[in-house]
Amino acid sequence: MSPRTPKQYEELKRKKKRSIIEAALLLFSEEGFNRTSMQSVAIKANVSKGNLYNYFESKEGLLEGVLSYGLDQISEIFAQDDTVLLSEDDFEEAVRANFKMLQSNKVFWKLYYNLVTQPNVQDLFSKLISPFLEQYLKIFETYFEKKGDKNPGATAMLLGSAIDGISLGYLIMEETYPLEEVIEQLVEKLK
Amino acid sequence: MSPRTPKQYEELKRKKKRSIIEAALLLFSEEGFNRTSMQSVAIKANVSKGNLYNYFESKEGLLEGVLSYGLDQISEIFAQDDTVLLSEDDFEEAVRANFKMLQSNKVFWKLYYNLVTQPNVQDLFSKLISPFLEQYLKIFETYFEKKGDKNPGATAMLLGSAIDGISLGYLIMEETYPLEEVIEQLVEKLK
Amino acid sequence: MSPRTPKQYEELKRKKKRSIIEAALLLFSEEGFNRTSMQSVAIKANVSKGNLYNYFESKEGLLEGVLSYGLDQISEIFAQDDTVLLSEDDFEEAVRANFKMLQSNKVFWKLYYNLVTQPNVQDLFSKLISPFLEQYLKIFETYFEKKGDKNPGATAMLLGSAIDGISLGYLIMEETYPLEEVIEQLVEKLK
Amino acid sequence: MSPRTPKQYEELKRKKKRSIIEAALLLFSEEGFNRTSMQSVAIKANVSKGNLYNYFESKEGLLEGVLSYGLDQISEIFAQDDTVLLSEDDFEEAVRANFKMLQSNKVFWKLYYNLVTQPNVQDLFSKLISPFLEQYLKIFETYFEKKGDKNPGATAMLLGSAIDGISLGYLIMEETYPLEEVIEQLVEKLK
DNA sequence: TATGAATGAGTTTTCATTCAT
DNA sequence: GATGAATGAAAACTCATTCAT
Repeated sequence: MSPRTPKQYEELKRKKKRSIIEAALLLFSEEGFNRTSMQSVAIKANVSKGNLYNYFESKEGLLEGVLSYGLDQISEIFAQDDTVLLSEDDFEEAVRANFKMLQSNKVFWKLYYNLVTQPNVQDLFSKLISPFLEQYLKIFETYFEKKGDKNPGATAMLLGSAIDGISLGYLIMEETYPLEEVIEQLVEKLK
Repeated sequence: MSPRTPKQYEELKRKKKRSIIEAALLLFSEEGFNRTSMQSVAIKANVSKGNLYNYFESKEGLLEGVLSYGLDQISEIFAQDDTVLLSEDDFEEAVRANFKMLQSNKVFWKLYYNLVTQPNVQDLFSKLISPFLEQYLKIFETYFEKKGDKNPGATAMLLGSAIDGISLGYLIMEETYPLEEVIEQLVEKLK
Repeated sequence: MSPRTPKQYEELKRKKKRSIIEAALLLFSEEGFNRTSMQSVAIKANVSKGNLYNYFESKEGLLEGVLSYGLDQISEIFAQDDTVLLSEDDFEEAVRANFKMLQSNKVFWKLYYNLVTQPNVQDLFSKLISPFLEQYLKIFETYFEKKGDKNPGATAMLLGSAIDGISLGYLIMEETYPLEEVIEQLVEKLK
Repeated sequence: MSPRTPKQYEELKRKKKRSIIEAALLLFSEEGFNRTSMQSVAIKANVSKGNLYNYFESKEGLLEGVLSYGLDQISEIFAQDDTVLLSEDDFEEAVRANFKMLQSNKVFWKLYYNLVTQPNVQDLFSKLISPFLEQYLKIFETYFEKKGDKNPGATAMLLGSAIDGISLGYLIMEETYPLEEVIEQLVEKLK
């Protein structure tokens, strides 16, 4: 009865889905979403164009898959951060952890900053990513509040934006950007 | 018949070029460069599609024109800033001036941040804009140096990146972003 | 393990074939042959896409199967009609029987009229259905001949075409079409 | 100032539009709407694939154009028919005129009967063509009413449907169909 | 026999760019 | 310069059919 493979199919399918996502992430990140054709994704993923559509129902669907995949990876790391920050050391560590994540997921973050500014994708985008950002801001707001900051909300936002700006600079300039030193200053000024 | 045109032609041509650029800037900024068709630029600029190519040799050329135009406008404002910053008040004023500029040229800056992350346009881009940024950084570096900062280069970079991040956030979230308060904090922490 | 299957296999196969045909008939009729995908047939018939091809060698083959199936059902009813029509009552009854059949096999007849006008399927089509029509016409021709009609062949053709036209109208307009009244008139004028 | 051609453009465009429509009508009629590719229309019309879209915004738009074109031609002929039918001779003439039209516009009517049974196009279709049919039916209803027919509405519908059926048969069987004789009978029985 | 992943040709449509006028 | 029709390459997507299992 069983056609050779019962539900190892599932496993295979997931693996292929992942490999497609990885190919797409690379291309979307390096070439931009709009400039990447499904064709080129197919080639990079060693899959036929048509078969792509057995895994993702559209190019947008693929993008969504790519983003979820990236966010999943990040959220694993973030999960621990739910604990409240108290000491300045915790703060520094959290900020540094953030940039570690940036460095080890460059491709994803390139795509992120690429998309965040694209008018038409923004919707899909915010829905996936907003929750993260808000949680993130909350944690820092609490920290600044405990430190007696006059306007902890604004300071948290400043921190978030600074992190964004630094990340952006680093992703664009690559090794030319003095990441370590800038982080050093960031921590020192906001700690 | 009338020998009307010594350099009025030049004038006319420049005006039309400008109106094309303004149409393109708006569309590129709102819809994204890739998603904007030459057709729609032509319509918005009240020019025929074919005629566009008498003014710009390609879509990329048009983009280049748009960027130069935007940078020109900005540089006019910046020109005065060449003066050295000495006091903290000068510093604060310079930072605030920066965001004034952001607010009065939203469309351009949207396009800017949209493009800065697009791999393929980066080259064209950096060449046009790098000089500005470097001059900008220099000024702040000098300021921080005079203030006795340990690593004035890095701090200037931090400031630049923070400005980038804040700008980005403001452009994306529009009125939801607490711009004033964040600037307040930025100035206070880095002054 | 159990040696269960001498010709129960045959039986099973036939049943599955039939269920595929019924699914296809429904879809072809409602969506049109071209717009119906093998995929959707497979789903509706609770069969895998690949397996479809164990029963029918191609989409056209499936269509052929659908048509044969439909004609078989009809021919069972028609079989009795071979008897000669003599009285006007027989005539009326025959005509009414025809429309009964139409009403109880709407899906099939929708497909029929849909296909009959499709150039590329016509060939396959005529071969299957011509015999029926000719027999049908013959019967009525005989009837009109016996009634002393000047041109019984043409009148039989008129009747056949009228039936076609009425059927078509009824299938398109569904309940809006005054079927009963039109039949009434048809019988009265041609009886 | 004027770019060589003021509004002869309009004229040229109309001509080309017509030639595209004629190519499409032929293909849609012979191959069926779904089985005809825009590519093949382009080739037949001696136009590039892309250029097609300067004249019609989509394949459906092209179909709409084709239908309007056909209906326009027919309506010119029909226009006269608005006059009331009084005599039996008028009636006969009207019926015969109808089939004249059929014979001189075979391609269009093939397409018509092809589409009328296609579920998905029906909407677009009925909107364009319903008015005609209703006017048509009205005229005959009046005729039958004046003749003292018991159910003039139904008889008019019978006539309409018979005409449909005959047309269908004629279009499918072409020269094999005894059109003249059948018309003869039709007129005789319903007059 | 049964499954569903895989293929690849084909479809509609878009769009930067060219060109005759 | 100005027009807008024309081109053709490329894009996203579909689907009948095949094939490894």
